[in-house]
Amino acid sequence: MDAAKPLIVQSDHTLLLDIHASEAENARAAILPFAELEKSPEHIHTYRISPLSLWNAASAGMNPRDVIRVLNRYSRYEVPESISEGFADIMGRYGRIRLREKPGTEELILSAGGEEVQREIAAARVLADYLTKTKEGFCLKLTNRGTVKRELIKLGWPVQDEAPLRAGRPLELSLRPFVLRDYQNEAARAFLGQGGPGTGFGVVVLPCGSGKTIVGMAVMARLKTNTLILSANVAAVHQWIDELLDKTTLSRKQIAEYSGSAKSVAPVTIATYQILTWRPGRGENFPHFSLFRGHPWGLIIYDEVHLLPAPVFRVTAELQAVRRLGLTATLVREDGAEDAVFSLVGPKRYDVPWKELEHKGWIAEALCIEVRLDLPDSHRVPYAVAGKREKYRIAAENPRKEEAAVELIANHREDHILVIGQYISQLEAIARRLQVPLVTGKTPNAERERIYREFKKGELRIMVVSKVANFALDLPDASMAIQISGAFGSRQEEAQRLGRILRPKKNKNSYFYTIVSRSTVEEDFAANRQKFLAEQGYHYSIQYWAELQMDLPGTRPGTGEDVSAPPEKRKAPR
DNA sequence: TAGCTGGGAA
DNA sequence: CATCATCCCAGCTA
Repeated sequence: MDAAKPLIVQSDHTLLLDIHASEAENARAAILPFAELEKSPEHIHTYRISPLSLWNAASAGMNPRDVIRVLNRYSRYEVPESISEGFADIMGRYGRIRLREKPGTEELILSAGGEEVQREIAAARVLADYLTKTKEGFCLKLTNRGTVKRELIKLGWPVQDEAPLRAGRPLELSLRPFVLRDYQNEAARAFLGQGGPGTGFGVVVLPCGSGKTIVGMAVMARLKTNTLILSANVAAVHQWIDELLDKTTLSRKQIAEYSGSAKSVAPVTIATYQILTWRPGRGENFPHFSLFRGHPWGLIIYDEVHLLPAPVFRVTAELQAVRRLGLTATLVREDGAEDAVFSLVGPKRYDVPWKELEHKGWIAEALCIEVRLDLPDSHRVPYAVAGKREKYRIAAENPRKEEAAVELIANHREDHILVIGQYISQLEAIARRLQVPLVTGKTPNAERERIYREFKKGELRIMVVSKVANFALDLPDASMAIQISGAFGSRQEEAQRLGRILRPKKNKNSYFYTIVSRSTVEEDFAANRQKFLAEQGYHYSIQYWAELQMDLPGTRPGTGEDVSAPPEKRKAPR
């Protein structure tokens, strides 16, 4: 045993990472390609190696020996023998089943290496409708390509799809000269591969604010083909249009918006997910799916691919011959549909730890602090007797959070601050108290834009925002966020909100405070939310409000002295 | 034809 | 584990 090593490898495919060990950061980066973070309390983080995480690694070219080598390198104890057999079995499944074209026909050949695999596939009922046995393996119709892949991954067999992709109608475009960051270039290259079979589809994972749209444009400029871009909301649609006009040689006429208010189609068309999922009544008829089928697209870009709704999976299953680029900051879906993304859009082709971009100065360094405070005495009994659903609300709306937020703000006179929360009534109260504007979903667009503009210009330093903060692209950047309540443990939400303060600032950190009620369910939900960020190497320091208050000069009510010194000097020890 | 409002969806 | 936000369409006014 070597006590300095950070990793404990267990035979149930979990990895325990001691984050205080000297090599912990290196180990985290090394295991990230093949493991997912499961729990991230203060001292030991738990990662899990799943079939999907191993297939993603395999598709990126790793083999079981590479995985074992990393584990041996960082493991404190001897790595259990049994584990390597498991990895070999699972990773060995990637590439065993291949999909290729059957020249001159409307069909594809599915070949499976090994007698027992062939028998397993032949015996699978869900596949019986799509596959016919031939001497080379199985035969399937082109239109069932996606469905078959999706069913096979559910059975534990990822398919290596090498059938050719359509070129799409050509479109002349290139990037205007500007500096493509190295990781954006690498991401585009990783996605395109050598251009041979089995490349040109998959997912690129990059943090919020790191320029994912630029990766999309770089790919477009390489492929030079008609492109359909799908986005989560209309603000994102407009952002794409602006960026395309700014950074590519495309003219306004070559770009179209396909949404509720404008339904036009051009060589580059940007649509919302929602318009595609719209249908009259409850039938199976999705009128806007014709946008997919009726145009010779050579590339479909799925922006925020983690939000891709179920009906769009279905139409994506039909379009497996079109190049598909998924862009996201996090592949995790709380609904567990990650395998559908893997089989229908494609495997993860590129990701880079947020911390690495931080070191290179592309995103701001952020200090994350979880502030815990007690419920007031008057709320303790109601909390104790409340049902589960009320408990969360009582904890989230702890009135003492207002005090805490006010004092944190008093201690950060230089920062531009977003106060973010979940419940409108709570936000109204705190906005009133701070005498600052509140932006919610109800705020009319004109007013929203006015407030954002003032904030951007610096005329307004503090702003209270509701869940609009999770999506709104036009929300200006800040250097500090105070989260006073959040959804029930959504990792996605946490990532989006942190993204708001990651634009680099000169010689200055950003601060991300999360305020939770001590000894309540809120602590558990907060822990789940933070998982994703911990996976990216962010460290939350936990502080108890009473101590923090005594620690921070200038936060004592009514004094107002010495608020200039940055609080990180007095941070609790790690 | 544009702009607003309300209901419905996922 | 309920709330909030989003977007769509239809229907209304001017």
